[in-house]
Formats: sequence, structure tokens, C-alpha cells
Amino acid sequence: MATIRDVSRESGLSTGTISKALSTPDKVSPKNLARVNAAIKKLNYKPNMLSQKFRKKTSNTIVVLVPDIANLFFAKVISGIETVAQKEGFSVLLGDTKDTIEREKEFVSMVETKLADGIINLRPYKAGDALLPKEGIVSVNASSCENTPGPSVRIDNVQAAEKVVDYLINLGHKRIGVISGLIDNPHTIDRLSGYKQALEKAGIVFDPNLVIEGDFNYWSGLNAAESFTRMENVPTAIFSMNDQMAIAAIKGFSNNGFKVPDDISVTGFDDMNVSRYCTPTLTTVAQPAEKIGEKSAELLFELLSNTTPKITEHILPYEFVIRESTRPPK
Amino acid sequence: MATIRDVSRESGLSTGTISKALSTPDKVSPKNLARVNAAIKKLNYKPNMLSQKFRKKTSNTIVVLVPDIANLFFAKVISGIETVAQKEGFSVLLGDTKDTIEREKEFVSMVETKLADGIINLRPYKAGDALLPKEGIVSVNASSCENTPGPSVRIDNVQAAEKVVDYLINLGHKRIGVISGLIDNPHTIDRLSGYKQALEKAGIVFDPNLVIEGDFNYWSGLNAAESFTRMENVPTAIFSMNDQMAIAAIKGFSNNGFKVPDDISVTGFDDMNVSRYCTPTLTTVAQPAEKIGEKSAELLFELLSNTTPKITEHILPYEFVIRESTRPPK
DNA sequence: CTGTTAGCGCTTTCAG
DNA sequence: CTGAAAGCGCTAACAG
Repeated sequence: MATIRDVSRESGLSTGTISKALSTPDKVSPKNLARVNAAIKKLNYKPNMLSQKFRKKTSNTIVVLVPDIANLFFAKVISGIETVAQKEGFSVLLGDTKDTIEREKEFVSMVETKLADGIINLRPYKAGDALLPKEGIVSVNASSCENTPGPSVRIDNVQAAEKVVDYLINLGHKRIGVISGLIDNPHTIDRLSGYKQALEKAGIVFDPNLVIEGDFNYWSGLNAAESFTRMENVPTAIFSMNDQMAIAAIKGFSNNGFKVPDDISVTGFDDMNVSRYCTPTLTTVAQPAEKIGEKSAELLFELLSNTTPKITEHILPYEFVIRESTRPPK
Repeated sequence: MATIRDVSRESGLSTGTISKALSTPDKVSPKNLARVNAAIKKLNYKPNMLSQKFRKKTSNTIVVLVPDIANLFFAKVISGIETVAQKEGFSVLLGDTKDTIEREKEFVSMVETKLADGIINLRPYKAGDALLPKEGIVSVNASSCENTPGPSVRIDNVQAAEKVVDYLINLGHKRIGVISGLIDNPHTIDRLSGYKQALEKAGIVFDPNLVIEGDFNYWSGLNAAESFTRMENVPTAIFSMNDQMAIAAIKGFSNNGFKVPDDISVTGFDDMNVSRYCTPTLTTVAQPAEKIGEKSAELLFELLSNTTPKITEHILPYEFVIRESTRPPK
């Protein structure tokens, strides 16, 4: 493997000049630049970036902490992050934590050991079990919730949930079931609070029995639906806290002889692509997942370049999308 | 930032000893080990991994080339890769190429510049427009096709497609439409060839008009379905080359008054989670996506450790899953 | 088991 | 604009 010294020898120029020719070509005379390039080509020289990074003390890398990469929402956020990272000349290290705190620690320590310059965390902040934000570690929380400390990017979950439930109420629904995420998940908390607000405005008393805890995965939506069908007084509408559970719930209802939306309305949250194509198509809240990723990355790079950003909490617009899975109660 | 020299000074031991204490603690006397640890703690020393990697000339990093991370199949493969990479102490760099060859080049050059040790490529090999395999670059192709050169991991696409179409034919279908991927996509080619084989065995002549080209995305499935409904002689079954297009096709048929499976059967390919939960549930080929990722990573690490692997082409088992979207023609 | 020493490949003063 | 030289933080002989 040719090194910069080989190029130096081959071209008869000093290593300093080679280095300069590579980084700031216009500060090297055209004649010498040509010689450098000739030598590089002849030797098929590739700079050793490991050395370069070491020397410059910066990795030009960010790590993305993600509970589960095989979750489409996260994948989309990451896609947005990648787009701007590439534009900035940064690499992104995948930090798939499989939802364990140990893994998360390892990834966080990567910035302490210089392997990465900053972190974007896709796990929502939960007091008491959060590694970030942390002194000395530049990080931003993507897809955060209310009261998340540190730089963050999110939609207004409370308001979005409220809007969905408002809509259901306006359609005439009074008994509205909820399929939540894990009950202590910050997104669950925000969205539940929006649900309650809508109920309160309409003068409907909150009934905790109408909230069935899921975990944002399909099977839990299916289970929840089956529980609902076994109630003496089945709700006429279901507010599911994500699309996956909503789609599974529709299946669950259908398995038990309930047609959606004829017998029961179902709403989702996220607007995964499939929600537009499943049967029935899903009324849901469209989260700008890619945008959240892009914005998070932009924010992180601002932070990294020491230009104190004016705004460190970005609340992005969402969109409420009405499709086929909802209608007035019979 | 404390360096190894600081620890050396603080503990009164040489840098060599500190280094050894960190890498091979059992080769340092317990007494000194304690002193080293005390000093490390006191100074809050974190080894500079950039320096370490530079020195050791190995990045302990692999890059995963992926056409689109926001595709669930790829995301699952990556999840599998991450699992074994973490076990081996490797980091994975995300190489989201957004399907452009320029991006791909940049990522490939990362191993030439030492930023990564090897590559796992999720883009199927296509002669004439493949950067990999490449001399001097350790790589494996995950989710490959027939005749992919170099180390690879895949299922038998031809056989799987044949099996699906066999099943449809046994059900009594004779006019079987196809929603393909892009016509020059290697997976399309393999799966189409399986389709043709099944037809031939059954003595059905291949009708190119029954193949509608899609691109593996939802909307193309929707479009294809609409085209089928406009045919003078609508097929009684559809073999879709992935689940997304199948789900969208079901929607498309339903939009046009065709019920699945009553009026028309539809099969998918991949077995995305949603396929088990959508309505109707999808008959499909279950690809072991995570396993493909794991196997690819294992293969790459074998290659990286210079132990010439016995097998460099792994063909993993798939599973044909029969669900609700198929039945005999009316 | 421990210390000494010589770099890894590159960038960066600093003179010239 | 160019060259000489120092050194980033760490590891790896080697000698003791």
C-alpha cells in the first residue's frame, strides 16, 4: 500500500506538499500539482483515512441510536439522517441497541473514545433511564416527546392525538377505545394525554378500561382487538397509537365478525406507506419521518460546528389523513 | 483529554504497561493493574480509538451497501448483520446509496481508504453495473441471485417462485398474471424464470402480456392491478414478486370491484410482518431476512480472518406460507 | 512482568 | 509556494 512518503519520493516533492495538494490544491503550483497527481496515479495511492482522522482528531462520523432498525418508522428517520450526513461528508454508524441499555452504553461511549463526533437518539427520552443528554457528548433526540431535555426534534404528539380523537367524537363516537404503546413509553404518555383532552372537551369521562396496552407491534394490536370484542359494551371506535397495531386490530376485529369501518372505526398513527394500500385504508396521523431525520441531522451538525443554534427544539408539522377506516357509528 | 501518557505519569508505570493492562490484563501484575486502574479512574481516561485503529491498521468496521434503508426487507437483513457484527466487535457503517452508483462508489472506496474492512452488498449483482466483487476488497453479496460472482448468501428464488406458481396451478388457475420488479432486476429475472418453469411443467404457454412490470413499490402494484382489471380476459390469479406490490394490488382489485380471493387470488414474496395482518392475509414466500443478514456477516468475518471458508455461496431455506389470499378459481 | 524505543501515515507549524 | 521536522496517541518489539 502506497503511502504519502511514496508519493513524495516518486514526485520528488515533500510530504507536506503532497498533503497540501490533496487538501488545498490551489495552494500548490500547477506544475507541482500535476507532478503530484501523476505520482498518485502511478502508485495508485489512496490516503489512509484512519491516519487522517487520527491526526485531525475528528472522526466525521455520527452514530444513530435506534431501538430497532427493522421498524419502518425508524428506518425512514435514518434515511433522512443519511441524506444530510452524506451531504456534510459524515458517515453514519448504525447503533441498533435492540432495546438494551448495555448496547446503548457502548454506542454512547463511541463518542468518548473519538469513534464518533455526535449522536442522534431515536429512543424517546425517559427520565431515570436516559444516557443522553450527557455532558461532553453532542446529541439530539429525534422523535422526542414533551419535556425532553436537550436538543430535540419531534411533532406535537399531544395535539395530534387530540385531533384524531376530536374527529372521532365529531363523527359521533362516544365510546372510543385506545390501543396504546407500553404504558410508560413517552409517546404513549403524550398521545394518551391528547386523547384525554379531547374527551374532556367533549364532556366524556375517561374510562381506563377502554385503554388496552400494546407495544407498538402487530400482534399486540391483534390481541387488543380481541379483548375489545369481548367487552360487554364494545367501543364504536379505536384510537391506535401506531399504524401497525391499527392494521392488526382491523384484522382482529374482522376475525371476530366486526367489520371496519361499518361496525367499528379504527385510526392509526405514523402513516406508514402500507396504510394507504391496506384494506380498508387507514385514517391516521402522518408523521414526517424523513424530515424528522433530516432536521435532527442538521441540528446535530449545527451543534457540532459550535454555532450555537437559535432553536434547539424543533416541532415539525404533522398531517391528519382521513381515509376509509373511519365513519360515524351505526 | 487524558492520554495514555497521563495515565503512565499518574501511575508511575510506562505507557507500554498501561497499554498491556488494557489489552491483556492478565499479563500485568495484579498490583500494577490496580495502580493502572486507579489512575485511569482518577483521570477519567478513555483510550483514543482513532489512534488505536490507526496504529493497528484495522478499522473493525464494515459497510453495508443498501439501495434503500426504508425498505423493510433490507432493514431486516441489516438487523441480522448488526447482531453478528456487534458480537464480533465490529461497527456497521450505513451505506444508503439511494440507488445511485456514485454513492456506491464512495462507500466502496471506504475500504480502500481503510475506513472499513469489508462490505456487505444488499444490491443484487447485475453484470455490467457492479462495483463488487472487486480485487482487494473483501465483500459478500447478501440476498443475491443465480450466477452472482463472489461470496454470496441467498434463497433459491427460481425454485421458490416455481413453487408458488405450482401451487396456484394445482388450485386450478390457468391464467396467472405476474407483477414483476423492474424487468432487468436480477430478482425479477430469477423469479420470472421460476414462473415460466412452473407453467411449462403444466403445459401452459407463457403469455408475455400477463407480465406487468412494477418496481417493488406499492404504487406499482396498484397500477398493475388496475391494468389487469382492464384486460378482456382477467387472470384468475396474480403472482406478485413482493408483498408490497401484492398488498397494493389487492387494494387495486378491490377498488375495481374484484374481491380477493373470491374473484382473484394474489400471492406475495418476502413475508413482511404486515402480510400476516393485512386483509386478507397474504399467501407468500417467507424469506429469512434476518438470517440472510447474519449469514452474510458471518461469511464476511470468515473472509476477513483469512480462514478460507469452505462454502462461499450459501443458499438458505425459504418457506412457502399459505394464507387467505389464494383459493381455487370460480 | 516492565520499561524503552521506534514508529504507524498524516498534518502542521515554521523557516526559507 | 515548498521543505524540514515534530508529533498526534497508541502498540509492539526488544531488552532487561
